[in-house]
Amino acid sequence: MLRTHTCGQLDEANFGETVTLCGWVDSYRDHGGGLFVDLRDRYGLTQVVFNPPDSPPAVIETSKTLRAEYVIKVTGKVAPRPEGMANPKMTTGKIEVRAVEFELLNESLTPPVSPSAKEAPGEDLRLKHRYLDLRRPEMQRTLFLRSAMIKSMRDYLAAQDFVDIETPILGRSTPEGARDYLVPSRVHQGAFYALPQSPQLYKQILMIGGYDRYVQVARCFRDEDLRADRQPEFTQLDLEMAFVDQDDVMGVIDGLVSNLAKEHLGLEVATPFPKMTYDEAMERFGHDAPDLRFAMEIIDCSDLAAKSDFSVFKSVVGSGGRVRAINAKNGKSQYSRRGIDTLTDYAKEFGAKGLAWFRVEEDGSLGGTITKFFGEELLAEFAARVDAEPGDLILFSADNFGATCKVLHALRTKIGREMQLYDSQAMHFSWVVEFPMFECDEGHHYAGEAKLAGETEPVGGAERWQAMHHPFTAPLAKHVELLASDPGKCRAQAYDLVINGNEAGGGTIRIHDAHVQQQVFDLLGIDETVAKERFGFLLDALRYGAPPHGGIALGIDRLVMLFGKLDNIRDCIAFPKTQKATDMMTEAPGEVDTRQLRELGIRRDE
RNA sequence: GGCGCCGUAGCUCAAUUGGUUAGAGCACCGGACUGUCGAUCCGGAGGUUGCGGGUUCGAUUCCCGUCGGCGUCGCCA
Repeated sequence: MLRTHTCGQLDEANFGETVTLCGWVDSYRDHGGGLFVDLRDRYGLTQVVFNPPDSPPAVIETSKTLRAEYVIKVTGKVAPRPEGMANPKMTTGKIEVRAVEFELLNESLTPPVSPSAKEAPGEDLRLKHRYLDLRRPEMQRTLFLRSAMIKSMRDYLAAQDFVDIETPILGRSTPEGARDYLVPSRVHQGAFYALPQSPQLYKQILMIGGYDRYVQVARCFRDEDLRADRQPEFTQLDLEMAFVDQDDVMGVIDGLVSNLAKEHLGLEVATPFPKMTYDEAMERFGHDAPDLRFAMEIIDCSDLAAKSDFSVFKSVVGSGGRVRAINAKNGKSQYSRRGIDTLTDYAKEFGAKGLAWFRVEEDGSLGGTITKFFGEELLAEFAARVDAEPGDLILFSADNFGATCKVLHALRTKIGREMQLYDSQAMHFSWVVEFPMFECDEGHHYAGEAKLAGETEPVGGAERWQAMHHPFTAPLAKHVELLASDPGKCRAQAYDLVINGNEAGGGTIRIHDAHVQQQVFDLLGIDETVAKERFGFLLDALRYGAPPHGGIALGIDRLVMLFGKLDNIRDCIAFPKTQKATDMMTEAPGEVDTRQLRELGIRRDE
């Protein structure tokens, strides 16, 4: 070891010791006769002093060449700082190292990203010079948190007999769901491996293989457009259990996640986490991952709207749609007329055609431009329905159910944030359960909803269904008969872990009954040939004594983001990709030699 | 693919309705200084205003295109 101690560990107990530290020059203060350096490593900062009489003149002289981010090795005596010179802002602020000798291990160019700066520079610079960005304390804090959380998860599950098993990265493309990243085969020209979107099929095979508790910290790949909380490669805590029902799986995660909260946030979270059905979540919050840190629930007003003379409301209800509202308590002062216009524009981004609203006046009556379409008595009914109090702002969405969900969820989220309706440090854990087995191919989020007049019906009636999770998801036992009679109403043994309005993970109990599996394939339009082609190996395996099984995968990047109070996922990944899925440091993806392509039997289309 | 925000010195930002030689702080270079801790003081250097085109007597500013970063919709079993 080049050093005897780190830059974060020396204190009064070390007075008088001769120590050697290594690290980066965080800052330096040239004082003419001498020089002070704050030396940094991942453990902390220690002040190194190049001053007479402790430091020889030659050492002081060379110390003058030090600049930010130079790497040095310094040997000296640990000494108390002079009377009144302690720095309470530093954990090592009571001591300093008086340099007797030092060695310049490496110089640095002027850094475009300064690890010691208070504020981080533009993200493009940080990504290009990631090695500098990674020296920033915030980045280090996050990556240490990530490392510690993963260790906690592994330890916790290992103690419960989970076996950590790796699954292949080079697999077979299953053309459902997200786009695959493909890897061409040299040995089999014209054939491709696919990188796994998740280890889904492998972990089911492991259950059939008898490893009744499997876990893996698994890298997953999906070639879809990026978001603040989405990267093309990401990491899941993937697990699967045999001989369990969905409460068993959720119970394991309750324990695991509450343990994480205790160890890494110092929070005692009651278990089991509260559960809400998908239908209830959509009805009350308009979203399958509701943010339960605050209320402002959606209130249905369709029956009242039907009684009004407001043509928008009447026609929507008349054609099977819904009129729903949220009440932004005290929102009147936050959102002036201009503010409401902003909200309207925002709602339009989510497909709203407009935004109807009421203000609640000081006398408790409803005001606003649309009140003229409502009788006084009806207005009073509205006021009672939405619990109107002076100063409130009531916002309506009138459309088919799915569209009202989307708009009201967007507004609720925005207003909750802007009006600070929750403590930004709060953590809320819950489950959303009983997801629909299927959703309409046409994409509306809510299976089985009434279509408004004029909207296109699915081709060939209502028979086009898509699996909401994957085709092996088991229906609720009591809903098996709905597969035949009314698939849109059929709910699955599926569960999502929701933290602060984010989907932090999701899982299902898998079908292990061949007859049910066949019914699901039929509904999805997967005929025997296709099924065999895509998942033949799994169907084969299911015939050799498959135990009932199910599991879940947690998004580790998102968990770290939430636990670390970060607002994007890139900040908890050491080497993330940009929104265009490039790596600004390595400049991946890049061109390859024509020779490499020729070996793979690939020719560029140009 | 659509919509929106951003791009000026190494970094963070400024620059009047479109008008003189594009400024400041930090960093950098030179000098001064024996206890600083965002050291201080004096001086200096540093610019294809992302790129290309257009409008104009004149463009950092207005318009079009393009590249890049971010956010978002579509997309994400």
